[in-house]
Amino acid sequence: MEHSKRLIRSLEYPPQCLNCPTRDVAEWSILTDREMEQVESCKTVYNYQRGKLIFEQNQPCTGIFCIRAGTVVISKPHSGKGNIYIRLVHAGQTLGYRNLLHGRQGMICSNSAKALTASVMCHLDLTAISTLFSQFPRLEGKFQEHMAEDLDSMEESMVGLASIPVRNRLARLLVSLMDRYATPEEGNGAVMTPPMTWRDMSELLCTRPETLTRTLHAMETDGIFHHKGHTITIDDLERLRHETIPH
Amino acid sequence: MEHSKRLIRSLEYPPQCLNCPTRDVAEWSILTDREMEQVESCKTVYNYQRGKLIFEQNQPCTGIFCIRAGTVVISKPHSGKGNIYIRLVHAGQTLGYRNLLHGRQGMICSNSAKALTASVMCHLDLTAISTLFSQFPRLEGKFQEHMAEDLDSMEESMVGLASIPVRNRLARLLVSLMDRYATPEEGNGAVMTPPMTWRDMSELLCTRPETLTRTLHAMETDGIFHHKGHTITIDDLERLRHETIPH
DNA sequence: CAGGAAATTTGATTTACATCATGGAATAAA
DNA sequence: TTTATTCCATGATGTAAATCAAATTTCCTG
Repeated sequence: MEHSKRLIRSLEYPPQCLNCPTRDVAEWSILTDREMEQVESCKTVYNYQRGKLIFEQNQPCTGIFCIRAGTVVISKPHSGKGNIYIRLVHAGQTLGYRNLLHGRQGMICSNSAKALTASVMCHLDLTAISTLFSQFPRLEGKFQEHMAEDLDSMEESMVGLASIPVRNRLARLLVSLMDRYATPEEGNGAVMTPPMTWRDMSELLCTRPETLTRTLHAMETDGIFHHKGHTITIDDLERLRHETIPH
Repeated sequence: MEHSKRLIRSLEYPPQCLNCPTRDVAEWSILTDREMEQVESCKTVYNYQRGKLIFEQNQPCTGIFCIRAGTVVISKPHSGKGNIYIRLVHAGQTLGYRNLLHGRQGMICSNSAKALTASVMCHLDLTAISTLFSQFPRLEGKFQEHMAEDLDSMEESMVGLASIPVRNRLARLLVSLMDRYATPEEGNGAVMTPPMTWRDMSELLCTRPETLTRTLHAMETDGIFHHKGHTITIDDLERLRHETIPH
């Protein structure tokens, strides 16, 4: 993933919260620059290589993580061996906050998180984050709202998994990745290198790598896009969007 | 469903919150009897017949509902026609609260709710519930915790749907219904009449009625239980629990 | 209680996807 | 570089569950 390595090298060290992509979005945006300095002072920065576990289901929760750079997947073990990929978390987003809103006995992770690409994560430990929550109640409120949206989109993926075939689910995944990782091309086209392997994508789609390969091939034959390595070239985004719903 | 009709007839009218099965559990238990009187005074009681819609996705949200009696299913429309059943909500539980924790523009239902059996529902409108929330912040906190648990179990069903076959999913559904609706028998057995049709159950399992029939038949042949109409008789609960995981 | 609408059962058939097997390509490590 | 993993591609085959088609039963309504 030389893409990520480049990204990481280009970061200032240590990364400043005020320059973080997280700064403008969602939860942290409600804090003033001055208040962010407090966050800055109690964070720790970690690097994770591709494939490394960030936290693991049923292990004690150590706090929350903001993704400065990289892409992370949330997964759950499935009876027998292996994991099911639940959803992606992208640079600028925060993960692990749900454990804090749980009100459960201990402080146990309800799922696992793994770096899909080399990632830079800012960590706030339990005392830091609970101080922030009591100091800025709106911050906790924002995370609560985020959780409600997570639940919505969880239900959406459930509906998708239960009711539409792999080909359409793949189209949806690609569309959602485009918004974040594609560079537009002339006309209505775009080029994208998703921040993960095809195998990772197949797990996200809850299918097998072989099926993904074949589905990619079929869509390529139908002229929806074509791919070489991990890079996809789409001629007409509308065409792809059309594949989003079964017809 | 003469079961539900009997239940409803046996209720005092109007139902008193202090006698509600909800009283001891979860959210409302943090209020004192005196505080509950306030809730009592601003609630409205509605009856829903079997199959009636309680609220509908994308329609304005009118407040929250506590189920005094009956069983409700949360569903989402699926591209094309029909709905996917997402999860059950039982007597004593509260539904529709997520819309309040959302922090979205309007106040729009993120899914639909339908009465699976004749149900008695207590309704608190938006002003009532937001007054309660500001008066008793711990109440909102409790709902937040509930939402975190909903998200956990949502992820669990996702894993189940993605990784285990119908037979095991059915066993899981039956086990969870047993906890609530079965009457124990001699030895390790039990008898249960689930509060819904087999068709409803097949939708909950994200499968077709024909498949459910056949799976029931197969499990019956294997001596896990036997059924007549909507009534299931299980000889050995351990046997059923064993079917819960693929082997 | 009669008639009609749903729900349930059973059988025959199809299908999307998983599984198994194997060779080649790419990436990482030595 | 060379070697070793892991990833990707492609063919052959198996299978759980969907779909289609009816017959039968249960439930609901007038």
